Amino acid sequence: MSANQEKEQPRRRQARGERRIAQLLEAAATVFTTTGYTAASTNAIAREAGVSPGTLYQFFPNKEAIAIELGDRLMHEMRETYGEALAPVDPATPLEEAVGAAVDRFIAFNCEHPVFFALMHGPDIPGRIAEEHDALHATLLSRIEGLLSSLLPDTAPADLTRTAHMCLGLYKAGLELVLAHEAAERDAYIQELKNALVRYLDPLVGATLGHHKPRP
Amino acid sequence: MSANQEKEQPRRRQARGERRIAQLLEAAATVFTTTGYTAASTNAIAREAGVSPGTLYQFFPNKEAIAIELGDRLMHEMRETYGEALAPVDPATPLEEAVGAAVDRFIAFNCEHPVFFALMHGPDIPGRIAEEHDALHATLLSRIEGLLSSLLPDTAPADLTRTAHMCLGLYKAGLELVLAHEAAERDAYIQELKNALVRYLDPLVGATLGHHKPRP
DNA sequence: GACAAACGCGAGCGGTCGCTCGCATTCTGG
DNA sequence: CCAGAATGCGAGCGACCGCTCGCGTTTGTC
Repeated sequence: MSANQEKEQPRRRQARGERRIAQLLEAAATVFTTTGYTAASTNAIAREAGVSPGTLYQFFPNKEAIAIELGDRLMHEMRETYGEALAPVDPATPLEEAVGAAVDRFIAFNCEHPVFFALMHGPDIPGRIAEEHDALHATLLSRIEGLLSSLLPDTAPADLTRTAHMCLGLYKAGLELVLAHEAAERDAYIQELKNALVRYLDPLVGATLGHHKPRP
Repeated sequence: MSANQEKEQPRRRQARGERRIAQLLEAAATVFTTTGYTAASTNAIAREAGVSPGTLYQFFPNKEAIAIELGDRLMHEMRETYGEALAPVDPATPLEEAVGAAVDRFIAFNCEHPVFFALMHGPDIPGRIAEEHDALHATLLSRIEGLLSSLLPDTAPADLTRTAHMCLGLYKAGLELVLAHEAAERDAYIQELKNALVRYLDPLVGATLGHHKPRP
């Protein structure tokens, strides 16, 4: 067996090539968003990008790699934009504000990159992308769990995990509704999502800290 | 029963045929559940049922018809079992009880027929099934809206619709988590789903009726 | 038992899709 | 300026899928 140099061969790219890659990824995002990953054909992506199938395969070894690269770039942008957003666990900020800020940021990201939702929610997605999705999912869950554990110090870990799962599930449900509407109606759904999350969590932190506001 | 001939074909079936149909639908349910509708191949369904592809097409004109028939039977069973379940709008029953009962019934149905979730949530499903899904969706929404309007008489219709959408979305999110777990953990998620729904709705009916229980 | 209809089979047809290959064109380093 | 790498093309290959067809078997009816 010879040295395996297929791993990270420093393939020399020209500026033209980088442009093509960006163009192809953009086209792929469009096609994936409208038809989903499996139903999207590589020929359709190439057509959308205005190039031939052969050109597409000049830059991507296979269909999965397109989605992988797209996912990687989205992930990178997400980390860049919101990496520090979920980190601060200020126990002084009211729950409503903390939830509202987090929801606003993530909703904004998903609205700006609708393909993210398509890639992460497809029931048909192959191995590597599913791994990425699971990794992100796990990251988000542990982040949420961390936030919750500082709000609910005396709660069993199993309950904490379950609550985190519920929060993420509730967020996903709200996201779907938000993406399905526009303008004012969309904003109203964002508010409702915040309401649902806050009301779900409020009794927990209320019971723990004993300093929630009574109903007027 | 009268002669229930469809549009054109007074096809006479033998008992053997009816058995095959049931057998094929069961196999289809299995395959659809595990791989989703689009990824499921008719050959795989026939193999799962232990018959040849030709036999499958003796009873179904095409792949879509299999899913349609499966959907119809599920829908029928659902109406039979829960047709009257969501109807009674007893304003005297506490919100917690009403939500709990409704959730229990629908969760039970979805746990018993996991293919229902697969068929109704596939992002790849063709025309007729999507229509059925939309019809069911609309039916559930109007039912929920009806229940809500009796609880929240002085609420704008748009807000009512939005709240109904949120309830259904929250339920779907919870259902996904419930189906992903088993035994005790599943029960715990069912309880959390009920909590989320009740806490989301409680402030609304509390504000309207002014007779909610204060926190201990 | 005779006959037709319903049932059952599985090789294979037409079509699509992911992907390749041979060859032409454009860029870049020396 | 030119050798060679990078880019671009598109017909077409192999695999798979939905579905068909011809033919043999079983079943119901008289």
